[in-house]
Formats: sequence, structure tokens, C-alpha cells
Amino acid sequence: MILATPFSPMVPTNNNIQTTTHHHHLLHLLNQCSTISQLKQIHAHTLRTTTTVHPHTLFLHTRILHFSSLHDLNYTLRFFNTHIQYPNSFVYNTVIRAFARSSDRKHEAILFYLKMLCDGNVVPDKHTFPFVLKACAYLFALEEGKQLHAQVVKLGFASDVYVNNSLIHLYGSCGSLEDARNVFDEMPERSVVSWNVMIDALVQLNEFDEALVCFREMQESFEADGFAIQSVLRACAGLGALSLGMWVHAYVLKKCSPEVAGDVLVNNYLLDMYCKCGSLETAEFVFERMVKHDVTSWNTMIHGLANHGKVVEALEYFRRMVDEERLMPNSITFSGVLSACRHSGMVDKGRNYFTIMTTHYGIEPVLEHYGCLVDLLARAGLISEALDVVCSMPIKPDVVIWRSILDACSKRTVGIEISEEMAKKIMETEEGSKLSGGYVLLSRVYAAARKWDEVGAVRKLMDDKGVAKEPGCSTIEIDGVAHEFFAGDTSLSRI
DNA sequence: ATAGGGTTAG
Repeated sequence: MILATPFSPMVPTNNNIQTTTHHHHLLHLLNQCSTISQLKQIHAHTLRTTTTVHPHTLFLHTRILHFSSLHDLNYTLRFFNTHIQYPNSFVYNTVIRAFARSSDRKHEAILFYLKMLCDGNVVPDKHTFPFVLKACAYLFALEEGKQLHAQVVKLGFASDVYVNNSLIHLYGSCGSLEDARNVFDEMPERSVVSWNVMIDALVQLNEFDEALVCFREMQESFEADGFAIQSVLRACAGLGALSLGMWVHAYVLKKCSPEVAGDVLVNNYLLDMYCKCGSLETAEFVFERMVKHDVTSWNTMIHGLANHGKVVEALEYFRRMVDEERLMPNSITFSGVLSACRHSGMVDKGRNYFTIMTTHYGIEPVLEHYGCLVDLLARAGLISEALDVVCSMPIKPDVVIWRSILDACSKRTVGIEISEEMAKKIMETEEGSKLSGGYVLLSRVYAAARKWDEVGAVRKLMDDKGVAKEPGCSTIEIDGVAHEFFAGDTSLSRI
């Protein structure tokens, strides 16, 4: 603990040096200090040489709050409590901002805002809201956010661009699209950020078409920047809208700055878009032309190739990543690698990758990894080995895992008892009891065993519980036209 | 002093 010593109380002395130059000197020192001990020295010096009456002192204290908050929030809080007698809104904002920026104490931004309200001598200003709203957005604190919105209106900041952008962001993060839209529609003035944040809210809530409409509208008043591009690429990926994605790609190359065109993030989204739209050659082309690859670039390619059954290629990307680039794969890398193995039924390789993931790379397997392994084993008919994995794993198995075992059971002659056991496990989980998958699989097992009475019983159980088969739905673009189709839908089969 | 990228995993 660096800061064990309590602060000495502020004792104004008669021979203080109270010149502006002196304060400037202290400020200069503060701007240069990078460690807590330096900060403490300057603070001690400040105590000896200044008093609270000087108007510059509060400003100086605010700087101390700000700088200390970058190192130690407890110090900031203690400093606030011990030395600042009459805080103004600037002081409160500084502390709120510090909490909002922190990684694990964001909720204290809201608490400090409350403290500000309770102070009685100070009123929030237009800078206060972006800070505290940011914390709310991160915490999905919709109710608190709405109350803040009311205060914004009450205090007369309802037309401030910054405040409104923060509100849109908040409502977007909390999934409250209507509220986000309302703020966006009502605001008297919009910046690029307003559009970006609105588009991003739509994309995040899977309103891809709406997002694209918004994007087109935006271009009447602003040039799209890197932020907008990323959101739109995500929308294209979600829709499988290849032509628009290619248009965005061209736009990036022609109209955006070299920084945006070369940005790893933007390029990763391009990769993902091409993969999701099924244009893997283009994805590979873009990948090879990127100046820099990060883990995500590699992961995106591995997943994209694996999902399209290009297993050899996917594993080759993994090999290049670790052998040639010496990059550290992460949890997501292995979920791609394992899913590649699963797609091609490579049991030995899959087991092997699973092992090196934990032993060589020290990555803790999560449910996704176990799911892949179990599915791989079950599909290969190694039901008992799959069950061994499920029983020995430290995480509670979910519906997906039980379902992949049951699915494997239904495809071969495995004892009915084991299948029934599996179905029971699926129904026990909350999602499993509401979705049709488990029931359908169980009836398939009975059907395979020609136990028609049981098939009927399962159907009846589904009716009684009101479980409906939910159709799978997807979209694909063919010759520039987007087609939406459902599972079992044969309208596109002639193409 | 104030707004926006948490990318990739069914």
C-alpha cells in the first residue's frame, strides 16, 4: 500500500506565498509528475504554501484529484473528503469522470453523482451528464439513466449535443431502442457522433435494415468515418448483404483517410463481412493485403473458413498464426479450431487441440470448447467418451451439450434409456423446457426404435406445454438480391 | 474538462 499515511489537516499559515505565479509553478509540476510519491510531495508542498481562500486553490485541488485518480482512486476520495471544503461542479465532475473511466468502480460514478445532489450548494452542469451517463450505459442501468434524463430536461440541457449523444448511447446499450430513437429524433442539432451512435444502437439490436436506412440518411449531412463504417459492416455481415458490403469496402478505399483504410479494426470487420457473406476468397485477399494482423484478424479467418467447411484452410491459418507470426492464440482461436475439427469429424486432431489448448497455452476451456469436443465425439459415435467429458467438466452443461449427445443417440442404435436420460436433462434446464429441440429429438429417438406410442406421447406433451417449433430463418444474397428463407423452405432450391 | 470501437464464438 503506497498511501498508508493519512493526510495532515490543512492549517493555513500567515506567511503563505499567494501568487498566481506560484500556482502556475505547482500546476507545471503536477503536469509532469507520473508517480504517486511525486504527487504526494507536490501535495505536501501545496499544503505548506497555499490556503483554501485563494481562488486558484480549488483549481489546483481539482488537478490533484484528476492526476491522482489516474493512479489511485482511494487517494482521490480521501483527498476530496479531507481537503475540499466547498466543492464546485467542476470538482464533482472530475471525481465522477474518474469513476466512470475506471474499470471496476463505475457504479461509484452514480453514487458520487447522488452525493453531488445531496451537497445542496452545487448543481450538475452540462459536463456532469456525459460522465455519469457513460457509467450507466456500461452498467445497463436503465432506470438510473431515465432519472438522469429527467434531470437533464429539468436543468435545461435537453438540447445539448454531447448530453443527447450520451443519452442515445445509454438507451442503445440498454436495448431501449424507442427511447434512443426519441432522443435522436427530438434533438435540435446533430453531430457525426449522434449519427454514429444511433446507427450503432440499431446494429447492436439487430435492426440491420433500419441501421442502413439511417446510414444513408446520415450521408446527406456527413461523410462516414471509421466508426460508421464499422457499424455498417456489421449490419452487412448480419444481413449477408454482399453488394452493400463491397460498396462500403470501395468507399473505405476511395473516400476514407489512409488511417481508416489501414485500421486493423475496420479491416477485421471487412474480413468478417466477407466471411459471413460467403465470399471467402475476398476475405483471404483482404487478409493478405492487410499491413498488420492482430489475434482477431486470425480468429475471424479461422472461424469464417471453419464455418464454411474449409477445414484444411482454417487449420493452416492457425498454423501460420502460431508458427510464423508467433502470436498467442486465445480462447476464441480454439473455439474456431475445434469447430473446424468438428465440421470434418477429425476426432484425434480435435482431442489433440483441446489438450494443447490447456497444457501448452494455459487456456481455461469454457462451455463452447466443451460443447465442440462433446459434439465431435458424439457425432463420431463415441457416446460414452462424450459422456465422460460432460461428467468430468467443471462447468454445468447446458442444453446445447445434452442436445448434441441426444442428437447423436437418435442417429444410431443406442439404448433408449440413455436417450431418455438425456432428454430429461434437457427438459430440466430452463431454456430446454421451453424450446422444441429436446422434444423433437426425443421423438426422433422413439421413432427410430419404432416406439410409436411414445412418439405420440411426446407430441402430446409438447402440445400440453405449448411448445411450438420455432422455424430457423436466414438470409442470403443472390445476384444482388437479398432472400430470406426459413428452415424447410424450398423456394430457393431451384437456384 | 464533456459524446462513439468491448471486433471474432451460434
